[in-house]
Amino acid sequence: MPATIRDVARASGVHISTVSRTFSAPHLVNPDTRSRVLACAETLGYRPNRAARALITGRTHNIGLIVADIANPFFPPLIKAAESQARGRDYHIFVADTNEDPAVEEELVHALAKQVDGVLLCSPRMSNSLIEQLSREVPLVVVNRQVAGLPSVATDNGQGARLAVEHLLSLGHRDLALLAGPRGSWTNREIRRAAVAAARAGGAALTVLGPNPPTETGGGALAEPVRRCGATAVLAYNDLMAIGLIEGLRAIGTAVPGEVSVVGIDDIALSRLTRPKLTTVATPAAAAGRTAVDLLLQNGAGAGARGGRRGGLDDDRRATAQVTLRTELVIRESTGPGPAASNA
Amino acid sequence: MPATIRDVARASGVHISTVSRTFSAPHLVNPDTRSRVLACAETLGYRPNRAARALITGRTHNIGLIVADIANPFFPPLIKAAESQARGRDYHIFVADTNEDPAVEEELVHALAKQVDGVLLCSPRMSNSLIEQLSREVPLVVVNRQVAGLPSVATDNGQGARLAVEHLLSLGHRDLALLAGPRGSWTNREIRRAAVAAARAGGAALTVLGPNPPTETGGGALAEPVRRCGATAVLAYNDLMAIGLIEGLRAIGTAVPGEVSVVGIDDIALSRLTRPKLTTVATPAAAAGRTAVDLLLQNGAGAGARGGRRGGLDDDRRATAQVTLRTELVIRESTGPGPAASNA
DNA sequence: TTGAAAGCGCTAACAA
DNA sequence: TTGTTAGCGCTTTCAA
Repeated sequence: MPATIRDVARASGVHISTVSRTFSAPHLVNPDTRSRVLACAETLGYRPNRAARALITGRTHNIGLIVADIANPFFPPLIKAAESQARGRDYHIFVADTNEDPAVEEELVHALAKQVDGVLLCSPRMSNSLIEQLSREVPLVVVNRQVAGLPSVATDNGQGARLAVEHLLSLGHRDLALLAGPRGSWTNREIRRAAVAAARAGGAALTVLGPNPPTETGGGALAEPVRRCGATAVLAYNDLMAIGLIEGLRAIGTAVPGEVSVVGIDDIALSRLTRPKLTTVATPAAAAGRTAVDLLLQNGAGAGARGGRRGGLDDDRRATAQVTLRTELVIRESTGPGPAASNA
Repeated sequence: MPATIRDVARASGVHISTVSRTFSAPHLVNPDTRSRVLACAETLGYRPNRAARALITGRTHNIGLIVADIANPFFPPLIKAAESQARGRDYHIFVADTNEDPAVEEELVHALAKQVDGVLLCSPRMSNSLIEQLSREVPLVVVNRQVAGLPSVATDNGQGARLAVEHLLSLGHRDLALLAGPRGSWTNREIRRAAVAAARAGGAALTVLGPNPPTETGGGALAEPVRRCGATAVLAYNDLMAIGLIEGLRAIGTAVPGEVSVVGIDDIALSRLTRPKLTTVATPAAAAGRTAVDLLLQNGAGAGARGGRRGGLDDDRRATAQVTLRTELVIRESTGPGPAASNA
């Protein structure tokens, strides 16, 4: 049976409130008393019960992190970074996986709301209005999406898509295809808009294929459509789809980058390990995870209030930083000269 | 400000204890009253505060999950499965990453202990005695390791290693190398023992290289040593190392499987996507995650007790199932005939 | 079937 | 600097 504050109080001959202070406001207690209490606590293996503490302070020191799919290699580095950042600030992270299901997303926010000081909503598929509504229940930071009035951090995949298309154009490609991602993905819209604009600016044609599941299988299924549409270069919603596409292309005897160039987005570890190595847009996932945690904590998620509302600021004054993280083109082996290469 | 049990009681004109019963023991309350309370709760958006509940019941409905490295692709499917299984049983999962550091492991168990009903310790690097000691603080299920007296679930990587070596022998290889994993890894010892035994039984030589970090880089660094030791076939501690080794081998102009055959362990998604596709031993990570959760919950982690000790059973009677999950050889492209192929 | 009361482990006024 | 007291939101005897 774990030691409680009372056990420590008894052992060190002080009142429980003194023990409490020793841990939550050490400067308010006499150094001698403090060290005695600390010694007893040590002996008894006492650690304050955070849940009990949370009941009063309103701060659980927990953060919820909701992702569409833990197994999608884009997320683990983000989760890892968030977890590490949180731990450095004495917070723990609840991780939950929605299986790309918006209904599960909503349910999880509700379920987590009371146990956490805030939730990091990664690549949510919900509607904006639902997200706004949920944000009244618990402080939210949205990752890889922007919602008016809410703090967010997003990698600039639109800018990345532009980089990718410009790279393709400079290689002499004039017939491009875009493998769209899942419906409801904000990032997907950003990529699409930027890719279309960049293609038009370069005088190239761009066919949009999709929406598709953001997986290797999703990409693989598009090999035929890609050939049919006559594109010589393809930008995929993410690396997984790009890699799936390359596989699919190989299966139908199409050489990459010989006949078709392929660019992904994310720069997951995997993209360095396939043949050909994937040309891709590196998105700073770890930085996004760290930033999201910081944003949440800055926004007063940790403020608490005795019987008061969550968060430290009024709704109006609550900071709603919308951080955008730059991306970077990483040229590897999956892109090569296009038909108009001599123009380049 | 979220609604509390008192708000609901006031709105529905009953005592808070009736509201409490409506949620925790519905059969004890009059159907009419129950539906009225439920309706009010719905309107107010009331949800019981689990932390407050845990204070009394001793059951937090949370589970801790500690892994060495979230970014290691072996873990996400395990985490995902555990999370899903837990959610189905109305539990949430805290995920924490130790960065392969035993000291962090210990600290995390302490930190999580009060907030969870049990901890899933995945591939721990701690000593057995420390694990046993920690298990007195909070119910533990050990994953991919066996500790006397503690429930555990492990994929049978020893059996897998035997399968792999036998496969290599049958291909005519007589000079084998084993890329060992990290120091402190129980799995590593199992693999080593089984590989050594299988090689000896087959009359083949086996050189053990390591210990090494269980990463792509760790494997890549071993390309030279592998060539120097004259092995024509290599078994790696995990797929990541196998893939790194293949990369490294390619960099020094060695063909796989032409000159050297390589087998991994785990069958991570990646192993299907590299060139050549990796021959490997599939370990049922998702099943391990699910089983670990079940084991924890069965062992009375969820039992709680008013003022009593954690867990539902006495120490003596506490079930200590040691589940072992069979593995399976998946032959792909990274293994081929060895010098003694004609003998096979 | 419901209400009253005690209390889980802890913090936060307030008083001494 | 320390102790006293009230109470966070909830469950659980016990009595009605």
